[in-house]
Amino acid sequence: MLSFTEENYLKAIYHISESGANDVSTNALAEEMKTKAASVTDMLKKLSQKDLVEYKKYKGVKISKLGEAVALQVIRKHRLWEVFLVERLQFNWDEVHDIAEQLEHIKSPLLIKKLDAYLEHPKYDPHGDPIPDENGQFGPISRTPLAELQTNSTGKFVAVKDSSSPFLQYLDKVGLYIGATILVLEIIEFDGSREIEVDGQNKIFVSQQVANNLLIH
Amino acid sequence: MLSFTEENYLKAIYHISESGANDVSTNALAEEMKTKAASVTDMLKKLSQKDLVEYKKYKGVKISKLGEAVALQVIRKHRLWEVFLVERLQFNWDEVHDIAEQLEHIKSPLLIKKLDAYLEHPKYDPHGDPIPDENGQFGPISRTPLAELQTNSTGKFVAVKDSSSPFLQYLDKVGLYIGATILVLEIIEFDGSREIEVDGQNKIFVSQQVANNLLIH
DNA sequence: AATATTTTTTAGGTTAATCTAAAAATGTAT
DNA sequence: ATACATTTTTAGATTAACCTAAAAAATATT
Ligand SMILES: [Mn+2]
Ligand SMILES: [Mn+2]
Ligand SMILES: [Mn+2]
Ligand SMILES: [Mn+2]
Repeated sequence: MLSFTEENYLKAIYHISESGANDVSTNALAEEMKTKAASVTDMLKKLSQKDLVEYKKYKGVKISKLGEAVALQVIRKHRLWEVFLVERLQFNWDEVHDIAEQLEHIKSPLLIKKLDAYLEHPKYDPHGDPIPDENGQFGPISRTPLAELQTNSTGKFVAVKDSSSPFLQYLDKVGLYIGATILVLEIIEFDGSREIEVDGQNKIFVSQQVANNLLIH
Repeated sequence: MLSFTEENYLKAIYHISESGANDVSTNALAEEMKTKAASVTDMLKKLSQKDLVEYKKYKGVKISKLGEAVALQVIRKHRLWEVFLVERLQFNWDEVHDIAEQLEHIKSPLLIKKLDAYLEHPKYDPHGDPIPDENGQFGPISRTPLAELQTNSTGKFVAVKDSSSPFLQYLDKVGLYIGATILVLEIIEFDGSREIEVDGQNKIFVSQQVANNLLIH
């Protein structure tokens, strides 16, 4: 039985290698886990011992097949609980992450099976992230930042890259929600900001930074 | 912020003093917590330090007002989650306790508020135990073991005293469920077993031990 | 290639929760 | 009241997860 901490390390290693490098550095992990490099080294030895990661001193770490399976189950639980919180308990999408961080560690395969059925086997969480199935699989995800869309082209807003509360609250305020159709009206060269049209209705301005964090299909 | 362990100790102290003695002994707690007396002594010093219990060396321990409030919130969460698991996720009543033991430690007052509303403010859990409200209050509970009912008298089955899986599964098998009306047809003096009629329909025999663990109103 | 900088590991400590074994206090029985 | 038994506490270790400071390895810069 893995501890909460071990599960969180595996999730962190998975997420870091997902978005970039093949070998995850001790420092990158320390930052992600909000802990010190020395503590990370200790934990990597333990995870390596349990065959959850492949670790060579000074060479960084790579998640193993076994470790990845664990990470994907934890991610599955996290995202299913987020769906539950938003769809059933009427939480706003900016309020659910921290609670899901706790719920993702509840150990009961039957609970997750039943929760999944109760939610009618959702494929995406409230932030547009895919929910792995019981076997840790999910379909190919094709999404690009709005920033890559050219003037006069259209896309469907499918996910957020940053899912911090302030960003999500900003999206609420300007009326951007997952599923919305976005048309790029104009790109300001000076600062990379854009004027966009949402659902063929209201026109809004978004900064370059916002455009980078809206994922479109 | 209290640890899971601290919360579990408080719940154990509350439950032991609820069903009996005023001062809870170190050994009673050790048994309930499945740990050793020496560990209990350590923890009692810590809880006392935090004003969650009143502890005098060799004199046993008593929960404080503050500790009781914590215990009642944990119990509230445990029972609300049990309702959720049975009513919404279709768990059987014998499967939910261990999962609720984990869920009861999730920290989010808003989550419990919303869960309570979602479940429509249930007053009792699937085993007939009362659910404390946000302030830790619950109405007076009047219930007696079926064993105290006399021949030819009737009662409504409202709760189980033992909520172990084997007992609950036995009740399922013989068709006894919370809410059923029970009429005592005959008490066998020899072994205290009884013939009872459930909902004016099927007649069954139950042992003395079963009669002690069915609570009636 | 030698030196400086950065990254990572090791060494040694801390805290929470547990344990065993021994000592101290309390309770019971002649 | 004294001896015996039981309960409880203390003493000293252990494990997981963290820390700081120092040493070692890897990387970058002259
Ligand atoms: Mn999340
Ligand atoms: Mn999410
Ligand atoms: Mn329970
Ligand atoms: Mn219950």
